[in-house]
Amino acid sequence: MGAVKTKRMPRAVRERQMLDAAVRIFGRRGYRAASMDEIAELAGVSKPLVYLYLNSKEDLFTACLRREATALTRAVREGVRPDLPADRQLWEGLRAFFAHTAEHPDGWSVLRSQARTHGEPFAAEVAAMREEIVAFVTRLIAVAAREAHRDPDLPEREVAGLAEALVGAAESLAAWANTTPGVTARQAAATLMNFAWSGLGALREGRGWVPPAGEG
Amino acid sequence: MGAVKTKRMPRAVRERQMLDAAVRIFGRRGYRAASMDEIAELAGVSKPLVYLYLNSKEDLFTACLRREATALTRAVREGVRPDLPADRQLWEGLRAFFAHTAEHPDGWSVLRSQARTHGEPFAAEVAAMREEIVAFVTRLIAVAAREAHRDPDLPEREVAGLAEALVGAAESLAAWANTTPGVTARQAAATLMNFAWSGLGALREGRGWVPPAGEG
Amino acid sequence: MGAVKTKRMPRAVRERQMLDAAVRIFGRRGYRAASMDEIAELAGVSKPLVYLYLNSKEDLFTACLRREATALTRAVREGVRPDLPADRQLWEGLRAFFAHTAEHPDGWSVLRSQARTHGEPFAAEVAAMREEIVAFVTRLIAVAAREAHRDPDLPEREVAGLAEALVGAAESLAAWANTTPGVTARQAAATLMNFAWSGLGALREGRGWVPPAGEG
Amino acid sequence: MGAVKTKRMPRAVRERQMLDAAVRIFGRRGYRAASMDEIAELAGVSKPLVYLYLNSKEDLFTACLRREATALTRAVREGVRPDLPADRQLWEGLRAFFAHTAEHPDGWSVLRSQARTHGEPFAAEVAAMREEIVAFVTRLIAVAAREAHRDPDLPEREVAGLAEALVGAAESLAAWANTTPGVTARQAAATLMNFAWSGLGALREGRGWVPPAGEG
DNA sequence: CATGAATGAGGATTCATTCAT
DNA sequence: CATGAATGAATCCTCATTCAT
Repeated sequence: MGAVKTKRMPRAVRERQMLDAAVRIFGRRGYRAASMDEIAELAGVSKPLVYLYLNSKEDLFTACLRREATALTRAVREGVRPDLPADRQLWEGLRAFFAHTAEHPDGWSVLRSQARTHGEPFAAEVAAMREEIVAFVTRLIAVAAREAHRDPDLPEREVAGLAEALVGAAESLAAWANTTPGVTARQAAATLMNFAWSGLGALREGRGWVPPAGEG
Repeated sequence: MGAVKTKRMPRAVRERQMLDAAVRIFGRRGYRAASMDEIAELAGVSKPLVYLYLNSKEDLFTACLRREATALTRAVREGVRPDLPADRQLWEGLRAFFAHTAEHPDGWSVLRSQARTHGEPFAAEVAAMREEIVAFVTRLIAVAAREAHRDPDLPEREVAGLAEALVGAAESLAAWANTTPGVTARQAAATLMNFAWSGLGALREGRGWVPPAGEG
Repeated sequence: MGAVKTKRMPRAVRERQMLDAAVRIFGRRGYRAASMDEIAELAGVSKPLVYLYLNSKEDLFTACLRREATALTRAVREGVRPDLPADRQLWEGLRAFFAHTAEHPDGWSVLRSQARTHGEPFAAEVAAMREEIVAFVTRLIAVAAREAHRDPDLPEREVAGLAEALVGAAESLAAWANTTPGVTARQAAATLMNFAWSGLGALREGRGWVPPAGEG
Repeated sequence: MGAVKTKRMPRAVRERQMLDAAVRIFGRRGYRAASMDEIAELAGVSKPLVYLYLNSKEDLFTACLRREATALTRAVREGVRPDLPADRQLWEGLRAFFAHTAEHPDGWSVLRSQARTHGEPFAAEVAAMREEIVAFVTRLIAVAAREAHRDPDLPEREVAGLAEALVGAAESLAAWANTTPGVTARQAAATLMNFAWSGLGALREGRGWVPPAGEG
């Protein structure tokens, strides 16, 4: 099921194949349980070539992390039109997030589950990636607060906590949406948006955030 | 630094020591990176004894999972008084959750981060535990909805999604609270409760959920 | 040809077997070319046991070095009676040196040839051992100079150089004696002693240092 | 830091660059620890070219050995004027030896330390080289003996032993001189000459061999 | 019960060497 | 000529697991 074994490919292509394979294996097995043998085989190359191009298991994992993190943050950023009001931005960001993670489950798995491995030396990479996402969300929340007339600056730590919570909720929902049949990315995003924007309290009163209609 | 080496302890005590050690090692290193050697040494027993009592690494991990999951769900359940209104119940549940995870960071780490390792055969164990928590939260949300006069039954799937989101947010915040100096369990719970109950939209209007005063 | 495969030996015995095997392999192949597999097989144990007891290739080599160096310096020291005049002391030291190296050619090979590997982290070990021997010889030479009536203190550096030269000559002769059939340790010692004490110039005049008769 | 990468050099030049690089790497790392990659990079050529010109690691090392051995023996031979008396010849030979090894430490390292690796198939090459040097020294010693009126022929084996000892002493002193700051090749040669010609016994009497003055 | 002794199996990494272009 | 692409074969090392005492 690996890539078709073709000989003499240019380096860039081979590297991409290797990263693809690595993301898949890392995503499914975890960092420690993944074996370079399996990755090389899935990539359709010999192990030494993997080492020649990507140096070590650590570096390979870091490269995966970086690639998937970049792809995810770009997807989210590109999904958001910054001229809209904060709730619309958030809605779009969540939709992009869910869509991307649904399309790249292994990449998402690498980012989410496997990156938490403490003690491994790429902790910095992981932290940086996560911080980038949290910073993005923090900005959105801050915008929301700034748009409000009262209480323009929430305590910084409060905002950070909210961002953490939102990201965690999104992560959790992404996993749920990906494993529960019949749940689409859009529905997951709507659920989360509803939760995030209006809160559970609104349920009591039958209110809630309503997703804008008719955008696919 | 392991347990003091004492001879001839009753089996139950020895087993507890082993589980304590295992939770600590598994929590800090992850399933694959944890070594039976290290666990045995930390427990202050010989390796064969670990195998005699707990069979295999897998079984040992499963036992850790089960113990920590039970402890966490019990803590949450016991923290909640079911006669109160839903928001108070949720608040108390969250407080109990954050307090417990703050006091048992390794156990929480085992449950949260390390258990996600796909492919390992205790996935079922983890799923069961998570489902129990989600079910608990789901019940709370359903109560909240039922307490409301209008729209008494939200679509079941919607509720499930909300519960997932809430649990995910709580998980994420717990990690954040455990690693960010100066953030207490109570603050984390308040942040999440605020977020969950009132939503971000409320921030715009300067409203929000206010934690009940004076309960420690 | 390895040790007889016996099971369940006490640790000390097994360690000795491993060191014996390691000295032999390291001595014949050199540090880099020696493989832990071959050493383990020759020792009649599995590789993990070698690692369990001796940690790493580096540590194993260091242990060999230390053991052989200690044995050699002890043999030389014990061969010398410090109450005799300097030439007799030197003669006895050389005899002991050649006898020991002839009896332990692999150990000698480890010390001499293989230890020179620059960049390896046991350089310190090797240097210490060599310095001990050089210091011993230096002392003998200094004694010889002190026994003389004139010029009681040679420049320190000069003595160091002489000691280096003598040790080098001995090393070289030991190798020669070990590989040239029909050359005994005693003959090698006599040759060197003659060379060292009387010098080549004395040969011109038919003079020379004469080994004391009748001591086997 | 390797050679400047220039295109289209004549084969002889390229080969020289490769040998230069190889001597440096082999001299510093040893045969086994040296990697063809590093050599090729230092030589500023691609690895296949190294193989095209020099066949294999073994052949490359043999070529290094041969080149450096030839250079050393030529330097010694050319440093000696065969019409002088034996002690002057020996003195000049030693001076040439120390000067050459001081100027070509890597080459000397290849010859001395690394060549001892038993089991490798260039043992013959090394032996031949060493024998050539020993033969040269042997001739000098024989001359010294022949110049003497009495005892015109020392036993052949005795002479061989002396030559071994002298070469060993020279090797050792060369290493010492190269690593001890403030010791020049001339001083090392004088020390050794003193040692070799007059012997340690002469020290007792305050006599010794005196290097001829004023020749640089 | 409890443990010191022991290992099969596998995993990361390196290296000399060769084609196809 | 010259090189980028590629690999088979080792090598060091670790780990879960089991006996014999």
